[in-house]
Amino acid sequence: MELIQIYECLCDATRLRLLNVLGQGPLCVCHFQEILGEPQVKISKHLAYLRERGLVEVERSGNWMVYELPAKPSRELKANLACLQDCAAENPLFRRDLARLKKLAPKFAGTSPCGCA
Amino acid sequence: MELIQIYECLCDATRLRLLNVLGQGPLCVCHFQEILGEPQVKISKHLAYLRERGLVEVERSGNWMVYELPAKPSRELKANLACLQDCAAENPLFRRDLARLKKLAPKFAGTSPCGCA
DNA sequence: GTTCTATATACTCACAAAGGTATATAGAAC
DNA sequence: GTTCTATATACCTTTGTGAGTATATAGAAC
Repeated sequence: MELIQIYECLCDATRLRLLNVLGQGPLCVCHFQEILGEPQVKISKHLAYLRERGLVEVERSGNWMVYELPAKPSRELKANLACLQDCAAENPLFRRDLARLKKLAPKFAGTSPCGCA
Repeated sequence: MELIQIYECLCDATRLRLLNVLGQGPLCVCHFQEILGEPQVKISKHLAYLRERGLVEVERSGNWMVYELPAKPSRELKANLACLQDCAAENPLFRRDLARLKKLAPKFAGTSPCGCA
């Protein structure tokens, strides 16, 4: 049942934060590091976990690995990501991550090719 | 973060099935057993897991323990249960459980006090 | 009181997950 | 080629989870 794999991905705070930020657009690992304030290995492993279960897709761009939400999400995934967005909008931690993303966006634009907006 | 606890509950097939069936109304353990076709201890432990995290509530009625969804679910819980309902509607296993519930309802009505509809 | 019924809990085992440290890899720059 | 940078992976430890077997508990029936 694919639903389970989705929920497995959603039951960790770090992964929820990654997905929340990804809702704004593609991003590379080092930018996740800055936004979440978590070590590289932790970010990287959780992204691998999400990738193995089809919650994110990756593309290499030079040295950078650019992660994004699936281009064609399943019905279940779409529903759950929408639900997460909805819940995240009221949550301080999630909001703080998005605020940081917004603040760092100009800096990112100059230092990487992933077009972080 | 309460969201995490919700997702922890949702990342197991048995618990998803329990919650799906509970969407139709309160039910006691032995009826879950019949509907899911799983052993008592398994049902009972997963219900305890759900209860500890506030996803279900219990009330004793004689020998029976009647479980139901929270009377006043949080915003997050409400959103996620709705999402689950939505996804479950398209899933064969979930549909089968609901079909069994419907089929067994008359029998339940005669043998227990939980008013399983 | 004893017995029965419905349910919960304790205990075990196997396994997955999360975090940290150290190291490997792939591509870019030189 | 060497070096640097970004990212991934291996390994280890701790903790949590799921399932099963056996046993305990609480109330009902007698």
